[in-house]
Amino acid sequence: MRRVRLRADARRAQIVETAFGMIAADGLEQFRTRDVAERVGINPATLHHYFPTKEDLILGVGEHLEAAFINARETSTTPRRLTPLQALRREFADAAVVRKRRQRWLAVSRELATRAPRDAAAAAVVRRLTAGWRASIESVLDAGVADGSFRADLDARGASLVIVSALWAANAFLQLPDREFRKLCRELERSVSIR
Amino acid sequence: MRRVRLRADARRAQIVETAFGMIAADGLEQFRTRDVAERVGINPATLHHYFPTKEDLILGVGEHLEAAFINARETSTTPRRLTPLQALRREFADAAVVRKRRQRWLAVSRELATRAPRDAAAAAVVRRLTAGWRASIESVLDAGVADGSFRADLDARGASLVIVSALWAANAFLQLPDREFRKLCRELERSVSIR
Amino acid sequence: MRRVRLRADARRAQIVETAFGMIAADGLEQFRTRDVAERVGINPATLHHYFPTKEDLILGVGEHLEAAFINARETSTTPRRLTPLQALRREFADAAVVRKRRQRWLAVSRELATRAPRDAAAAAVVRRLTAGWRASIESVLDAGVADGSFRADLDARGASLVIVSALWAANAFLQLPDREFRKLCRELERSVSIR
Amino acid sequence: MRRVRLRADARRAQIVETAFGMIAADGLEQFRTRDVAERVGINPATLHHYFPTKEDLILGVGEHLEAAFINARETSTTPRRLTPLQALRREFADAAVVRKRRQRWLAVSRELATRAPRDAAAAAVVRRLTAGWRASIESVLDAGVADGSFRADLDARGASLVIVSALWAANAFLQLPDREFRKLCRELERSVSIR
DNA sequence: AATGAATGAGAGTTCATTCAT
DNA sequence: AATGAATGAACTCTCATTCAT
Repeated sequence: MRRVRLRADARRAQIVETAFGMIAADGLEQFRTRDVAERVGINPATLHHYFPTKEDLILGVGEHLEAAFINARETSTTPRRLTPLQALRREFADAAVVRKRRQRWLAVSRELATRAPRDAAAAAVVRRLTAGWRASIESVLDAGVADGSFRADLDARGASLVIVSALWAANAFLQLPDREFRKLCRELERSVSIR
Repeated sequence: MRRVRLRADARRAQIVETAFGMIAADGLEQFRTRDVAERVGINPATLHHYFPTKEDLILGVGEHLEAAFINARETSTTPRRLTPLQALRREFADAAVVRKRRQRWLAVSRELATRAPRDAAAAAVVRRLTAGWRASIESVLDAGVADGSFRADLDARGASLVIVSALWAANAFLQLPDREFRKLCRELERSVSIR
Repeated sequence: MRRVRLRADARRAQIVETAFGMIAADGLEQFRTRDVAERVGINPATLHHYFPTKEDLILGVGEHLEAAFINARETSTTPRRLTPLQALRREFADAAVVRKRRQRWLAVSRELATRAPRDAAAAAVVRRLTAGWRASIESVLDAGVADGSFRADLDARGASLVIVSALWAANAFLQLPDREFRKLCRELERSVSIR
Repeated sequence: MRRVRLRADARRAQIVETAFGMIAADGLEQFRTRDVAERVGINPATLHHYFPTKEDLILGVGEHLEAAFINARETSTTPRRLTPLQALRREFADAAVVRKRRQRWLAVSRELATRAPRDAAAAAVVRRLTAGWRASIESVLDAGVADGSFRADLDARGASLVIVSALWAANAFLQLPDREFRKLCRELERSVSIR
């Protein structure tokens, strides 16, 4: 095999991204380090140079997932002021975008969530991911209750749980058709609105 | 190993239940047919006699899961009439019971849901499970809208999606503390109620 | 590969003997389970069926070595009475035979002895081997001291140690030419004799 | 890793001594060049700069062992005249010192002796080591026979073989308790003495 | 109905070594 | 003199599955 040298961080990133794609496509159950090495075009031993164990590589993929979501959230947030309702709709729109264009993120998060009960590192990734998302929604709901655009009796913490759980299950675990997904979002919106 | 002869269907059931427990405990990623055989007390070759492939056995576990949920629902339904609100609360109570006493069911359903994108049979099980649950909730919501105990603008289909998604995610994928789970249920109830 | 079925104990014995020969020939450092499997004509997986780990196989080889020495000693012992001097000479003759015809035994015992400090099982084999040998020589020396054929001031325990150590080192670790080995034996004999 | 530049011969010596210690501690079977490099604090590639192959490094360790024994012998030899019996007792005392304080030397010599049948260089080291030791003892015995302090019928060559073999086996291969070792030495002394 | 013996394919991992810099 | 990146070849061990009995 021709020897191609890369800087260590470039190689690491390349490996993680390849592994990410393979877990998204075929799941952790079918995930083989040799396949990663082959697709990257390196020797299995080289892969072990960067990730001493398979666990380490999966952990790297988890961190990659987290970074991807965080990055998307940051670049998505617009500078101008949004009303609480606009902000909530924006959350739904973001979820719709992820659903349509980031199926790989959803697939990997599903795999990690399934592994979580047996893998503290995976559990931590999932926890941080959902906690961040939930906090963001909660503050939108709080603002909406404060300015009267949402129901006065809304429990922001409970509702943020409802929204995150429902969106996540719908996107990552149920194979909902688009129409149903939109229905779900609309009903979520109504459920927090004043009547 | 003491050789114990069982009638074929009894043996099959024993194998499926054992496999069910092992998948619930350690996940499909760690699921090994030889471990099942060992715990059942039979030779791996004998297991293949009943389930020619590992896939077949997993399918059997899926059917077992489905039967368990259906059976629970049937035996749970009380004969006397319930108001829509009472029926909804009953659904929440059922979910809480499953959450507390049937963690194994939840674990297996999580495993199968993760496998669903790559396994049509698993996908079918998950689909039937959620569809049945959702239909049951939808009819409760419909009745509640009809008799005025729930919001007039409630979309029963969308709301049933919200409720099923949220409850399932909360129970099977997020490791929510009890307090948060109750919060979620209360908010779900408020979200469909008249104000 | 054609499937050849053997009874389990026959297969086990075949594997152990093959492994024994390979350790004797190339040492533990070069000892590979797959080479054993290949030479036996079975799949590596079949080997693991009999010896779950390499350690287990090495242990089996150690037991085989012990059995070989014990068996040789038993079949060698003649029924008729020997004088102490004759018995001692018989020990030297036995050692010479092992040296000439059982180089494999010596090679394996050398390998195990080298492994002993890091492997309790190997240490135990070596200990039993030398202890049995030494006890046998000690009783010969005791008898010789008692009947006056050996030096009166002979310490049978010390001398048995000398004899076993010297013979073993000479046979297993030093590559002594035959002439030197005979010299060593003659001097050992003189060293216990009366003058 | 702090990069520390050393003069080439100092670095070589450092590598050899480290390797020596590791072989003594864990045996050749567990000996890994990368472990040596790590402990020395250099890159594996740098180690190869000094010792192109693992064999070369082991050879270097062999030479180190030889030098150590030779050096000990030279510094141990006292200038004043000793009687043959005193000189022999001095040999036993030296062996006892090595046994107590130089277990590492013994361990390495055991490893090399085991490797000898398959490694000419190791065999040569062992041969020179034992030959030198034996020659030294032989000359003591010769002197003792000549001046009448040892048995007249003593074969100095045979007896030196007995002494070297016994001491070496006792020290390097059998895990003798101190008491037994002293017994062995006393019996060796009696076996050459006049009665 | 059940089994013991056997297998093929491949898993993750190890390790001495190479080579451009 | 020294290194980081990379490799090839091999290692022990695993596991679903087969098949003659």
